[in-house]
Amino acid sequence: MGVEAAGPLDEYGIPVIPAPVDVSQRKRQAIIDAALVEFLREGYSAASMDAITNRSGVSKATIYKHFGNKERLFLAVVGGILPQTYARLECGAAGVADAPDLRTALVDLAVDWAHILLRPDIMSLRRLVIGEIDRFPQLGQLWYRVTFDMYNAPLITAFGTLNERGELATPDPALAVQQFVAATVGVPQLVHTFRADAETTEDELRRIIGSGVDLVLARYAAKA
Amino acid sequence: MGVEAAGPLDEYGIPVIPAPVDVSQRKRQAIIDAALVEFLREGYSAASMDAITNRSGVSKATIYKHFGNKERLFLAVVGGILPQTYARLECGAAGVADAPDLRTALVDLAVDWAHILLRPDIMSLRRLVIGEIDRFPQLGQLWYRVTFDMYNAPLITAFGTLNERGELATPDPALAVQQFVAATVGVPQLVHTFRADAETTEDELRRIIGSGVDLVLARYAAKA
DNA sequence: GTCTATAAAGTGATAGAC
DNA sequence: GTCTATCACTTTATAGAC
Repeated sequence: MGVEAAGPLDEYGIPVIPAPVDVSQRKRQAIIDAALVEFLREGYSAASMDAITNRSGVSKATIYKHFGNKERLFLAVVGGILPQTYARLECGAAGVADAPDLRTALVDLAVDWAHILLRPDIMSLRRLVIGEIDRFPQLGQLWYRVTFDMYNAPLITAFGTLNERGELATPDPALAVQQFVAATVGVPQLVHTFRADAETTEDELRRIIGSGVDLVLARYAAKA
Repeated sequence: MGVEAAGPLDEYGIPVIPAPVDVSQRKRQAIIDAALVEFLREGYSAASMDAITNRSGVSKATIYKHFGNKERLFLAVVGGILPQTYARLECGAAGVADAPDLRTALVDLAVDWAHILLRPDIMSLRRLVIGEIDRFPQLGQLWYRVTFDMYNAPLITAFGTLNERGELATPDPALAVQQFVAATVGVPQLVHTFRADAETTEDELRRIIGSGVDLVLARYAAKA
């Protein structure tokens, strides 16, 4: 979290911090880190600014100078972590259209997604956002947009390409991708949403996702 | 909510309430109704016992006599409403195995489910439960069990029967039903989960669900 | 069982010194 | 920008009378 790369040392072997390195930015990050932990543990309302203050190590007034109030802090923290969290695997989907074996490529892609999406911290963040959507609709839209841009959009492009080439019969690639996501990662995700302690073994995961991919391919296989 | 069936009238046409009709039970129900409204609007933590007190019309001490504390009230209210909410359509799934046209039966079933599941109040309840799962894991398990018993279980039986008859090739009916649910109602449900203001037209709903049913049937059609 | 009144602790937010 | 100290208010929960 707050660990820097090794910097230069002075003649006594003590690290030289290049400058105060914008101590303000440093504190800002400490606040964000502390707030995220508290919001995830307690939820928005039950998380107290006192607890965030203690955990961050800065004073409460500093938090208010930086973020104004609790709502803005919440939006900044959660809104900031979302793109950062999902910015991991945009790459995978693009290669699907040119993969030597489509089924293998789709299975690998979905398994990669599932590994991220089912991580306990990601599931907690997801629950937090869902639980506050009636009070923070912006977060719902942001989450939807981020996950869509990161996951669905590149795959829609790929399905569209495969359709044009005649390798798939997906005249409505957007719907096909929604179904693909629902039938693969959506299945274990639903279980983990309601059971935080649920564990899905790697074998079980591959079985579910493999079957989901077969479902999609059986329907949209190009009729040669 | 609190409307009784018409009772007997006295000689002046004024309704005779048979007895104090357990005034305590009446107040208990008033508390539950008020608490549900507040919990749905504010979430668990932000909902105040004062607000529930005012809305219910009874005193705060009465609430504590009945439910002990806020946590128990929450569990009683949400845990009580869950089975009650979903006790609507167990019937539909049983008829699937003997329907004259399987596709039509599945589409109608899924559309019926979607009409319930996408209702704004049900979606809000679902978000409330999801948001509090890290603090009330019992609710997650209860929700999962209730929805499973009400929706999936009868359909698993039906898929099993169809498999034995050779009308479907579903050696793993449980997985097939999970995929059916995910590919039909799961698709619009995901959208509505993150966007409370989303609206899905009846036409759009039938198109999505129809396509989802085709997905399942294409994969599990009996290979004659 | 039900009420009024209140206790005891915690809440978000800010004033003013530095 | 950051801190200490504090405000004004709300919170859950409970005594004690009836």
